[in-house]
Amino acid sequence: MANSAAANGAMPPGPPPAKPNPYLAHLEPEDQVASTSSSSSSPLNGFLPRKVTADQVLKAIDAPTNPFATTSNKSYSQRYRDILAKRKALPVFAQMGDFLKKFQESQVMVMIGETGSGKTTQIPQFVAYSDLPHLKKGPDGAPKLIACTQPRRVAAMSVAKRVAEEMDVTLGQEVGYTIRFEDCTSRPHTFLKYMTDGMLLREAMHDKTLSRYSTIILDEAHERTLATDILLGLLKPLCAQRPDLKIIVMSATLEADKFQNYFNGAPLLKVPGRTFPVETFYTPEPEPDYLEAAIRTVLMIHQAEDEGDVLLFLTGEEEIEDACRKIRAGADELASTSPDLCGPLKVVPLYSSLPPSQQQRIFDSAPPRVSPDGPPGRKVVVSTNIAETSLTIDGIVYVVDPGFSKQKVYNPRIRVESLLVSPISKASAQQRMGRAGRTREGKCFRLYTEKDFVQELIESTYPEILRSNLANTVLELKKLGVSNLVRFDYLDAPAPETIMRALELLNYLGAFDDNGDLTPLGEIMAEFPLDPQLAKMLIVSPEFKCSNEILTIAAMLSVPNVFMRPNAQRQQADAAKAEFSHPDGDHLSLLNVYHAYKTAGKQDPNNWCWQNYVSHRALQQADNVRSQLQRTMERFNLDLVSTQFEGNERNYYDNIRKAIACGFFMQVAHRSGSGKSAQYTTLKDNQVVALHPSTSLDHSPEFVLYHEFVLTSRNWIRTCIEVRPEWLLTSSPAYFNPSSFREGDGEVKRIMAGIAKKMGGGGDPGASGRDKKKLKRV
DNA sequence: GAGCACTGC
Repeated sequence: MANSAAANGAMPPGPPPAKPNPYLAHLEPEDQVASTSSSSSSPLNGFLPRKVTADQVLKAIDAPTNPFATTSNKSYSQRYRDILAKRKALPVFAQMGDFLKKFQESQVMVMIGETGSGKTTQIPQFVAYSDLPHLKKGPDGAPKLIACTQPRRVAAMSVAKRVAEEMDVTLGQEVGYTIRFEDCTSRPHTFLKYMTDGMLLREAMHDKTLSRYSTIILDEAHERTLATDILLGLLKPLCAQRPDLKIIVMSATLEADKFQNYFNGAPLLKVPGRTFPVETFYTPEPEPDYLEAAIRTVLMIHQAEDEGDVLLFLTGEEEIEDACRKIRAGADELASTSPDLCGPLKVVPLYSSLPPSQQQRIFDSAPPRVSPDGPPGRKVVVSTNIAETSLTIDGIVYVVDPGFSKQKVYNPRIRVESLLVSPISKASAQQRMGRAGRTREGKCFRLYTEKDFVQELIESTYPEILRSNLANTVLELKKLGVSNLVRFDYLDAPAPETIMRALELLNYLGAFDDNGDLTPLGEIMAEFPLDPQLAKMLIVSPEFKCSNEILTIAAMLSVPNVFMRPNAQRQQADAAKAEFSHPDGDHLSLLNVYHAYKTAGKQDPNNWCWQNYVSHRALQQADNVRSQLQRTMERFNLDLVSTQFEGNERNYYDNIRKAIACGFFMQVAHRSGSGKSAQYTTLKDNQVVALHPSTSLDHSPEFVLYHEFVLTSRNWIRTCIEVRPEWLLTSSPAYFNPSSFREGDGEVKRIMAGIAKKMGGGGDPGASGRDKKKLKRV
């Protein structure tokens, strides 16, 4: 049947191809039939997979019936036609022919398009017409899929919704999305799927050739998230293995040639954007105090510039709240001294930890004029980087850019990630500037000199892979079957020391053997959406009869801080927090909060959270994470158990702390001195640290296990519990082997040696039991 | 006695 279909006129007009089409060679026979056989009046009549022309597509989109509808109405709706008119006006639409040609001619292509080009919504649809994934069969017999990855969940959801509308199909059927906690797709109907990049990476763990996909589109690749970078490295060798797979890398303008070179000269398609011009101003001299300069600039705009809202970029919550107060004060003064010049000013802060209801305020309209002929009101949004990519505010005409943001940096020497206020990149500055030109012509005030912009700012922000602790990534890569982590073809290779640090940690945790291969424990650890330390403590927790509790603690440690502390009510908030405090440490306090939320707070969670100064949002997230982790536990037959509590509280809590120690024995500090002169030094790394003031520990224990090392005004250790050295020793005899200590660790070394002698080799469950030899270079 | 840029699994 297949052959007859090709023979009976399905070929497009023109001479037949001289050589066999390599893209058709692999296809199931019915693929070529389906495009013509099901109905001779199908709009896809005559379409040959990946040989489709723009003329054919343009005809099909104007046809009366929807060739992609399997569960939805087959006749196009009026709404489809309304939206279609707008789609046709998008810059990318004019280049459909170019696109289809390049898509057909090469396995990998790079697309660059500015904001407003329509690439995210249109390109996957163009691919659908050319690829005809719904007519191919994947390994499971269901149709193949086109994947389009996004760095953020909201984007995946909202774009999928939009495209489902554009294609006149039901969201979750033919077109869907997959993000953590929500799979809005349905086999066998879904053939176009938007998803987070991290989600595709997870899928690759179980299907290393990504066999379900016919085309993979990596959108927003210029953002260089960890997941995108790893996906790039996986897809590159996969090309040879799967000649039928097509890859499209979509990016903003910068670094297109980097992607092209990476894929051995992949062709490039450039799509113009559709934004308004933005005039840029620089300061003639460097500003000594960017915060002061920023506030001054905002107030000057308010006095001197035409109607239009302002967006000011600052680095963090505290700075933003401070600036908001000062701008309000300045505006009040202006309004009273020159009411004929300055209208009312509404100042709105924006950062991610703000509750959604307050985030919504950025979409409020500017305040009205005080009198009909008075000066217009204006809105000022003072925001972190969240307004650079994640959130778009329409109506912004003026952008004030001091040129800084908080950026994550990783120091592999002391294994610490920290946030550092750093100069932004040129790409970032351009992105900020663009925020002024979304609705009409705008202005961008850069609070640095043009010379600094040209000479000092780096081209683009360093990719995340160069700024992160890679313990998780290295575990994932191994699980993905990458045997040699150093030779992996990274777009930007991380520092060897960072990889060594990750390997070292994973080896001590028992995830890797001494050959650097994944152990059975490591295989399971990789399945958990958690840092390796958390995964390890969860996996060993049944042996300590506390997996129910560790599930809660792991979930609580995976969500933002649940304790709220509004500036005006610090004392009440601290008092509320004290009710949950456990004297042995913060992990146990977190357990208390969650338990109280699920029991006392069950009736009226909103109100209960409010009364207790805890974040309902964070607790709901913790609940979500906990269920997901529980499902993973069940999948691996890890028992969900608790230690008897009544009359046995000591053991109940000790077991929990022992399990935590099995994951976090490398994050322990030892006290020297006592009373007021007590201070802590981290084991092995010998960093001087202090207990974070937020801790619920009511004393200064000799050994403290910490979850986080926070580098701010001092070296703080945050979220701490007391541990006993014998637990540490049993959780990793190798790590605490006396010979592994350095000079200057005399006291800790002596303690550990003493305990080792006393215990004479036996140990608690959960200890890896391996003696660590030399860590092999991988 | 202080802080949490932003994502993602």
